[in-house]
Amino acid sequence: MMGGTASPHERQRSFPFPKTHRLRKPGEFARVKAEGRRRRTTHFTVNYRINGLAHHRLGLVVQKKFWNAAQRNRIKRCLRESFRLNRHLIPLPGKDIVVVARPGAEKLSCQDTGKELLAALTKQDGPSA
RNA sequence: GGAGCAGGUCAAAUGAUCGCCGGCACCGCCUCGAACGGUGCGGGAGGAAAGUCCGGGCUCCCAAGGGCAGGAUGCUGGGUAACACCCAGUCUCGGCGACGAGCAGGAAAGUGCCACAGAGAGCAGACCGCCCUGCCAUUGGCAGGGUAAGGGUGAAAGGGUGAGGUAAGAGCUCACCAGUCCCGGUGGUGACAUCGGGAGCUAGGCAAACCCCAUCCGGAGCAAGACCGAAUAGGAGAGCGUUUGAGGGCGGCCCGUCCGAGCUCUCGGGUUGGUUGCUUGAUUCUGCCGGCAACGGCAGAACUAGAGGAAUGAUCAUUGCCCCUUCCAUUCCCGGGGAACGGGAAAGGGGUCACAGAACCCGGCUUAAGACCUGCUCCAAAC
RNA sequence: UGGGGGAUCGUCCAGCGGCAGGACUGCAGACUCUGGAUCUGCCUACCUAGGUUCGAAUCCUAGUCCCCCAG
Repeated sequence: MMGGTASPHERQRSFPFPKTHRLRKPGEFARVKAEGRRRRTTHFTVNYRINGLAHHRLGLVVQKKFWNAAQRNRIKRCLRESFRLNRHLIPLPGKDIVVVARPGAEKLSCQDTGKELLAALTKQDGPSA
């Protein structure tokens, strides 16, 4: 539904997602978990923390316990794609965001994933600010 | 048509837009290079990538020596770098059949086990029965002995049938059959098959029990290993030792051999980065030749993922395929004389398929799970 | 990714080819005015599927799940 209603101007924009916009070290994950805030949706747990940079960074946690390798890859791709397309809609300041998938997430389509994620990330700024 | 057996192929396709990973070329930045940013070109998961069950390559352990221990394999011949794999056969078993399965050496080398039941379960064995003798006695009982034909037990009771024989019986004797061993012939490289002769009359099962025999195996694993850099410290305490040798290579042990001045434990502290190994290889495809086949040889062509919190995706459109809807109403085709009805197509909606994601690389095995094609078998029907 | 270990009543363990046992728990009964403690009895299990064997928790093969170690 989001792709269908998107304007031609928005469609033609590029949404790059380079390596610098990802969390890659164990320490970074640990810091977000320790110092950040947490918000829960039906299929994900979202931890976030202001990082002092001009952009947001994304980290994904998909446990081996609930899915096999193919399902884990699909969930991570959906989450990454949702973040890439909706990154400009998440309000600044720049944050480190860690998304933890919960059981049931493998049944979600990528469009629904994006909706759920964006709702969680825009809503959280209201009460806190 | 139904049920089944064997083999093979595929793993939706095309285009557009936005992204990801690495390669090459160019440009920018910069003293140069690296890094970073940008542009262009051409790549980017599997048949099982999986489980990690075997076998190799590769790397390090100086070299990988001898013996013991340990492990693996186990019909025959071949293939291979190697294998527990594959191919072709033999034997046994299963199936009406196509066909499939088999850890398929040795039980007369030795040891062990065979619960319960049963008289007896391993140089067999008398509970009932049968027979003989003696004693008491008149249908019978007791004692001693003989007997494996019958009953009964058991998963299994030491060949089968018939005749002779006997007190009753017994391979005790004989004939036939089955099986064992020995010798010889024929076919086959061989497992083995088949034929003839002889011996002797029984020799149970379990080796996925210990074991014996034959063959093979050094250990660890890319988190192997190599290089660069950073940080802390060149700490404190205890023990052993310096050529009469601690400790190590050595991995379970011994022999042998080599290195050899430090080694081990505790406390305290630091780093927990980058490059490389990393993809051209027992590689793939095509053709010819050898071979029943697995496979091998020769020639030509091709380059086909290299990530690292971990790359292949998302959206849209079209086609193909599949599923659902059609209560009322609409169109076409087929079956039907027509109607009812049934089937198919159009139309509309949805899905993009099942199993599943490379982590040093190959060869297998096993497990997971779709679709299609070819050949064959059995049954049913029709001709 | 590689290397190793395990699975037995509700829980923790034993069992090495022939009846599956112990402790705690649970239930019932006895004792007691009642409860606790004690005593007696009962309930309940071999991870799954094939194979070897007369017979498998045990031996062999394949699978499932869980745990540990290595940067």
